[in-house]
Amino acid sequence: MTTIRDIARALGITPSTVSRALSGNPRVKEETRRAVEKTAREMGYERNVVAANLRKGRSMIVGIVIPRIHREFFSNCIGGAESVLNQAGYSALICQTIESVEAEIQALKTLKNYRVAGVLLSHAINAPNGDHVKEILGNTPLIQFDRVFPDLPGAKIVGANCDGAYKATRHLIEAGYRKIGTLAGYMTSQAYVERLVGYRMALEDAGLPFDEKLVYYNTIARETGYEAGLKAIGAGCDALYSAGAFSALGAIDALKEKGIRVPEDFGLMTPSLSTLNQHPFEMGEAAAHAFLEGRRDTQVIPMELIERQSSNKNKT
Amino acid sequence: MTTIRDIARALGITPSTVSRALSGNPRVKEETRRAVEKTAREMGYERNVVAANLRKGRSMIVGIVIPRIHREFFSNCIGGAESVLNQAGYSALICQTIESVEAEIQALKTLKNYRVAGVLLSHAINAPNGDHVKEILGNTPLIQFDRVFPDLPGAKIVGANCDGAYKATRHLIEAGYRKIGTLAGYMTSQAYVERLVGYRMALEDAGLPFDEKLVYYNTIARETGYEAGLKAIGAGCDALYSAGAFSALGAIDALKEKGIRVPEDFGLMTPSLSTLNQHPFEMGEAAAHAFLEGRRDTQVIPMELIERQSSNKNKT
DNA sequence: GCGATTTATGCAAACGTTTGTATCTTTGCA
DNA sequence: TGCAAAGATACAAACGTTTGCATAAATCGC
Repeated sequence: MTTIRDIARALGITPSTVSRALSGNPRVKEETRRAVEKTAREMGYERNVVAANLRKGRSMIVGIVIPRIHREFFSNCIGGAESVLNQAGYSALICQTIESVEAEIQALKTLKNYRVAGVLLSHAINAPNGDHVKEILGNTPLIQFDRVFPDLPGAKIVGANCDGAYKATRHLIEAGYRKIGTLAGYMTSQAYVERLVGYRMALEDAGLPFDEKLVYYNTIARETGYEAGLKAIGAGCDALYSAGAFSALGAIDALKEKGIRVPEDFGLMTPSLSTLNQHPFEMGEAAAHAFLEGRRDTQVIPMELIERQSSNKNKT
Repeated sequence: MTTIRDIARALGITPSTVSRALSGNPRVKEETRRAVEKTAREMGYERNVVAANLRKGRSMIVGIVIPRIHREFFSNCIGGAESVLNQAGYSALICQTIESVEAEIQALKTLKNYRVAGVLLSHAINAPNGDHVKEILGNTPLIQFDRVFPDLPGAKIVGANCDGAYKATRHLIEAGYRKIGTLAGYMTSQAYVERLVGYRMALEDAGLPFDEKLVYYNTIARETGYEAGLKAIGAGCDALYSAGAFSALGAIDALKEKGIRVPEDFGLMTPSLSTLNQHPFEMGEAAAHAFLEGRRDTQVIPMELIERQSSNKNKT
C-alpha cells in the first residue's frame, strides 16, 4: 500500500506537506496541493485511518450499544443513526448486549479501547444504574436513547412514554373497555415507570378506578406476559395495555388458549406491534445529531397512535 | 490513560516485556506476567487497540455492508453475525448502502482504510457486477451473503431461493389457485433469477402453463409492486408469488383498491412478511463463521414455508 | 565445572500519520 | 534596496504498540 512517504518521495517533498495538502490545510500552495492530489490518485493512495487515529488520539468511529440488533425498534434506531453519522463522515461500530449488563460493560470497554469519538447507548434492561458507564467511558461523549439513566451526563433521547401510554389506554377506554389491566414491565427502567404513569392518568381522567392489582410488574418476555395474561383474565379484565411488545405476544397466547377473541371480547394495546409508532428511526437520527452537535439536553420523541382492529370493540 | 510504558516504568522493566506478558507470549516468566497483570489492573490500564492495529497492520474489526439496517431480513443477519464475531473477539463496523452502488463503493473504501480483518457484504440491488469490490478490497477476506456475485472470490452464503420459490408457488397451487403470476424482481440479482426458476418449476411440475406475460420484472419497491398488481388483476390472475417483500405490499394495495379479498379471491405468497422463513439470523451467523474459519465455499441456507391465512383458499 | 542450550529480558526499529517549531523563500512596503 | 511580514515547506517528535534480534541469565549434559 502506498503511503504519504511514497508520494512525498515521488514529488521530492516531505510527508508533512503531503499530509497537509491532503487534509486541506491552508498552509500549502494550491499548486502543490494539486500535484499531491494527482500523484496520490495515480499511485492509488488510500489514507490509513488507523495511523491517523493513533496520532490524533481519537477516531471517526461512533460506538452504538443496544440490547438486540434485530429487534425492530433498535434496528430502526441504528438505521437512523448510521445514516446521519455516515453523512458526517463517521462510521458506526455496533455492539449488542443481549440484555446483559456484563456484555454492556464489555462493549463499552471495547469501544473505549478503540478510542471512539462517542457512544450512543440504550441500556440492558437489568442494568441497575449508570455507574459502570461513567467509570468506563470517562470523558468520551455519551448519548443515551430510549433506555436512559437521567443522572448520567450527556444528551438523552427518549420517547414520549407517558403520553404514549396515555393515548393507548384512552384508546381502549374510548373503544368501550372498562376493566383495563397493564403489563407494566420493569420499574428499574424510567421508560416503564413513565408508561405506568400515563396508563394511570388515562384511567383517572376517564373516571375509572386505578387498581394496583391489575398492574402486572416485571413482564417483558413472552413467558411472563403469558402468565400475566392468565392472571388478568382471571381477574376479570376485558383489556390490557402492555408496556412492552413481547409481553403482549405472551398475553395473546394466553387469550388464544382460553378461546377469548381479540378485539371482540378483549382489547389489547402495545407500544410496538405497530399500534403505537415510537419513531425509532427518528430516535436514532436524533441520537446521532445530538452527538454531532455536542448536545447535552434531553429530547422527547412523540408517539403516534395507530388505530387497529385488535382494540376496536365498537367498530368491528 | 496509562500505557505499557507506564507499567514498565513502575516495574522497572521494558515495554516489550509488558507487551509480551499481556498478550500471553510464552517468552515471559510466569512470575513477571503475574506482576504485570497486577500492576496493569491497579493502574487501570486499557490496551490501545488503535496503536496495536497500526503496528500489526490489521484490526479486529469486521466490516458489514448491507442495503438497509432496518430491513427485518438484514437486521437479523447483522444480529447473527455480530453475536458470533463478538464471541471471537471481533467487532462489527456497519455500513448501509441504501441500495446505491456509489455508497457501496464508499463503504468498502472506508472499511479498507480501517484495515478491517474482513468484510461481510450483501450487494446493493443495482450493482451490475462485483468488479468494484475486487478492485477496492484487494486481498481483504470477503464473505458475500444473500445477494452474491458468483465470480467474486471467497465464501458465499445464500438462501435456497429456487427451493423457497418452488415451495411457495406449490403452496398456492395446492391451495386451489390456478392462474398464478409472479413479481419477479431484478434479473441482475442471482437470487431473483433462482426464485423465478423455482416458480416456473412448481408450475410445470403441477402441469400448469408457464406464461411469460404473467412475469412482472423489475418489481421490488412498493410502487412497482402496485402497478404490477394492477396488471396481474387485469390479466386475470387469481394469485401472485412475489419474490420480494415490498413489492407484495404494493400488490396488496392494488388488491384492496379493487376490492379483491385475500385469500378468498386472491392468493399471495412472498418470501418475507413471515410466509417464508429465510433464516436471516442463521445466514448472518454462517457469514461470520465463514470469515472466522477462512471458508471459501458456498453455503445454502434452507427456506421454510409458513402456512398462513393469506394463501389458503380452501380452509378459511 | 565448562561449553552448549534454553529461557527471559532488553534494545530499537518499525507501523503511517499529524503537528509544533524552525527554516527558508517570497512578497510588500517605504 | 532593505527589512519586516507572510507564505510555504522541512524537520523531527510524537501516538502506543509489536516484534526480530541481541544479550544476559539460568539450566543442562557430560
